[in-house]
Amino acid sequence: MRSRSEEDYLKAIYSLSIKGSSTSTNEIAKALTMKASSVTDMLKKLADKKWVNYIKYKGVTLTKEGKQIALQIIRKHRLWETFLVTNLNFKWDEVHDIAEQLEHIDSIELINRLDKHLGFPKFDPHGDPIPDKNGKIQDLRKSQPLSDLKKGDKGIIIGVVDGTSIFLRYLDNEGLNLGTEIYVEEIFDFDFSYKLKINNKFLTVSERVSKNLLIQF
Amino acid sequence: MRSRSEEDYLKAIYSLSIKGSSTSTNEIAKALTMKASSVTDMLKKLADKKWVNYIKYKGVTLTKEGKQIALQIIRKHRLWETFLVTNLNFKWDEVHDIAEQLEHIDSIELINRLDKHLGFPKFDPHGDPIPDKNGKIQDLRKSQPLSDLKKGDKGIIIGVVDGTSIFLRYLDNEGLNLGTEIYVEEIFDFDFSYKLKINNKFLTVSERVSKNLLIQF
DNA sequence: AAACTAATTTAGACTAGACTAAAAAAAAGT
DNA sequence: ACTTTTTTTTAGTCTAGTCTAAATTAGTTT
Repeated sequence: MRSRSEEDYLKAIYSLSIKGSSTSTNEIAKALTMKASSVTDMLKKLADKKWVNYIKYKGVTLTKEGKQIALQIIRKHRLWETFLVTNLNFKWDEVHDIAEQLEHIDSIELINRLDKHLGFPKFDPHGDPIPDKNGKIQDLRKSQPLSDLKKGDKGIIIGVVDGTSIFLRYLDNEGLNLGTEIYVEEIFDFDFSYKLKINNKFLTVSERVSKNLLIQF
Repeated sequence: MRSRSEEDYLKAIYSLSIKGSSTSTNEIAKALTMKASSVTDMLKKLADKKWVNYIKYKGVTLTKEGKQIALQIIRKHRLWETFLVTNLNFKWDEVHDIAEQLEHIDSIELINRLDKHLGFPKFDPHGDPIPDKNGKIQDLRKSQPLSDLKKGDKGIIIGVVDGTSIFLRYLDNEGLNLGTEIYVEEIFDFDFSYKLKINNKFLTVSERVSKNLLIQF
């Protein structure tokens, strides 16, 4: 059996390993708001259980089994988020903390039935892909941050980089929902803000926002 | 904040206090499959938090606050069981262990929305009443075990005393569902088994079963 | 009421998972 | 290549929640 703590570590290592396959003690500590020494301790335990490849001072990667576990936790997290938004009418900025708890509920049968109940969704409310029961993520869509677009480009909002509540509420407020089509009317060189055209209305967003919005291409 | 362990204790004390307002260290230990010494430790902690009235060697009762907490956990447990059966098509004998986990999810908003989503049910799949958001149980139905009925009596099955899987599966098998109307055709003195008439068919159940089936009166 | 038995508590030990402070290794700067 | 800084690990401590074994209290029997 796995403890909640172990699951949190595996998930964090998975997320941090996305770009560049190895991650470091300090990065994990930062992600979990813990001290580096605590992380070292846990990495040894996870290595004993063959869920990570860990070499002192050299960073850590997930084993095949560790990755599978991480993917199943992410699957649970995203399915529960979907449930909360589509069935219980939560807003997309309200669901993270609750899903953070629900993702640790231990029942494969439960999660598969939830998946079926929701109609086997492929994406969660934030546009993130949901792994299937085998841990496969089949996201054929390619995306880039809005900040990579040039004047005159257009695209559809399909996700966010940073899913914190404040940012999501801002997006709601400005009408920047998933699926919204945007057109880059202008980029202002002095602060790299973007003037967008959305449904024939204009809206200017900061550089910060442009880096957090994912656009399909 | 409350730990999972603390919640388990409060729930156990609540259940054991139903008949006779005080319960004992040993009873709690048995209910939670723990050692009496562990229970003593925890009772002190719960008393410090003012959730129980505890006097050494004299047994324990819940305070008003402790009782409210216990009722909220039971509310969560029963609402989740209802969700699992009515929305995810679990059988009534499959939901207990999962609900045992879900009952500890900490979000009042979540549980109130779940309640609404389910249409504010008053009873769970086992016929047990669901406390409302204020902890009120308004179960106006009176029930007695089948074993209290006499020859010629009739009534409706509205609950079970012991909700273990094996017993529930037996009931399913024999067609003894909640809401089923039964008529006591005969009681056999030699083993106190009950011959019932259900939808014009006859079925004999053991004394054990007769003590576990609750009949409305 | 003394003696026995059962229930309960105390005392001390263990584990998981966190921490702090100090030591060691790696990386970066000169 | 040597020194300094940063990162990581080690060593030792703490807390929550469990345990065993021994001691104490309560309840029961004679």
